Amino acid sequence: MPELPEVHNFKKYFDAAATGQKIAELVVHDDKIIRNMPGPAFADACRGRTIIDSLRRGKYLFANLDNGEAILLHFGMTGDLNLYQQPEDKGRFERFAFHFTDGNVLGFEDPRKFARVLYLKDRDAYIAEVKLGPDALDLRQDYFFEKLAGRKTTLKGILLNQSVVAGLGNLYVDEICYRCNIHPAARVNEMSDDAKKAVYDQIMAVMRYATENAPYYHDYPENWFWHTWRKEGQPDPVTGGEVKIVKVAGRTTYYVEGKQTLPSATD
DNA sequence: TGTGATGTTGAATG
DNA sequence: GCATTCAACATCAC
Repeated sequence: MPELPEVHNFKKYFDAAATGQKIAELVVHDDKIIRNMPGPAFADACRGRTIIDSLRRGKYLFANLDNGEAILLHFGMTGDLNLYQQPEDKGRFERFAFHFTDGNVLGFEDPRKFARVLYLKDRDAYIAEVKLGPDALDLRQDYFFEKLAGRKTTLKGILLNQSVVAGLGNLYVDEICYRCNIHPAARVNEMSDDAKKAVYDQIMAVMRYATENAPYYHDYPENWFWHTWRKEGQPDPVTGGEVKIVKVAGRTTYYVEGKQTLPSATD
């Protein structure tokens, strides 16, 4: 589920629950989501370590350990955290859990098992290896323009590409395109500089708003595109255009007919 | 009951 | 080698 703003909230939750905590034991129920070692090896690596702090970049959350190594938590589509003390509060979909020396337990839950958890000797080397782009909140306009130059893919495709900018997901990309009045399937190489600038500005505005104000996908203002009225055939409150559903970059995409146009349609 | 889902990856293709 | 597309991953909820 989580996109950048949601992982931002996971970081806050994780920091409150885990900063300064020593791992007495790491209990693995299902090691499917632990991607670079078997469950017992992961538990051995974590046991006795203290969590110093965390770093979020895009949708990736790194827990930094007292030995200079790190644990990557990527929440996939359905990952979640759950702090508890009583065993009966363990979540149904807990896949593994940090058991801290003070008795608190931080469970990592993930019904769909799309999450990715790795034990990393070298966090920065991993970031370089997967070519993770800059966090959306740190995105600079000149860098953004450079990354778009020469690309022929769709606007949606490039915004979802985590090596271009880290943190945007399906829903926020639709929101950004809606606000810019650009069709998500617009080809990047056909977009004007003004259009790219508008996209850049809305990335920043949406991400800033979302991280500063929003607890989760619910609870957004009514005028957010995907929040309450994003349904096929719904009229846009501003333009009256109809909401359409299409596939772009392999993902279900919502846009408003007439309001959001392709560059070629206006040139 | 079938269908689709807020994400990423790696193979296949151009 | 690079850019791009797409099936696969596993399970739940509607």
